[in-house]
Amino acid sequence: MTAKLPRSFYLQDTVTVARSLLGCVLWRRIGRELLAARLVEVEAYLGANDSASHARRGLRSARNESMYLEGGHAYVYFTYGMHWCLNVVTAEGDIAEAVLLRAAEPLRGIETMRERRSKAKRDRDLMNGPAKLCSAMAVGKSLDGEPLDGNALWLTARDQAVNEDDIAVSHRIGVENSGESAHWPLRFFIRGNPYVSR
DNA sequence: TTATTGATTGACT
DNA sequence: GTCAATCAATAAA
Repeated sequence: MTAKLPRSFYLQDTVTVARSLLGCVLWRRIGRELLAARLVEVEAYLGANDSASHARRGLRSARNESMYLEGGHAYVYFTYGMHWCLNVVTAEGDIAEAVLLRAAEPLRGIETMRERRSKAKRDRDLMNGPAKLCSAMAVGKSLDGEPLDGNALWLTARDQAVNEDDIAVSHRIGVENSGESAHWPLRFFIRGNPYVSR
């Protein structure tokens, strides 16, 4: 059993956390059921100065309140009237930085994930998108603001090495109309991995 | 007060 | 490739 990532991991620079999360394993416990997936695609959101962030210009509401928690908590938000997305909060309290978990490779509990994601035709379609990842792992409002070293949701270190050269970088997805930060290189994914969203 | 817009997905042409 | 679903936060009036 691999140890849960310590709180100090999430207090590093947000881009460092984002890159370091690639290859790490996300765990979800629901009763006796244990699900796991290897992260293959993430995006960094850099708080008040990031025009694509929910916390742009210091915006703060009930919805994004957990973005302002200290690093090591979950920020789960509802979007498009029907989807949930999961972020790993970074930085100290009151600094709204976070990493959006966009795609993962299912490792454990795949049959259960298939039940939750009945529209997925292949295993690679189970978690190749931020809302798909949440659907597969039953992540919703109940986990918003929860610590990431708890009993329902946590992360462990890479189960296999990831070379820096294998980390590809691009602009973030779905933020084309969000102003000057739209082109910032804050999406990180494992080059060539079949489980990335695109 | 009303209108617009999503950190998306899946169905359809 | 286009587009509807569906609702909350924000922007506009």
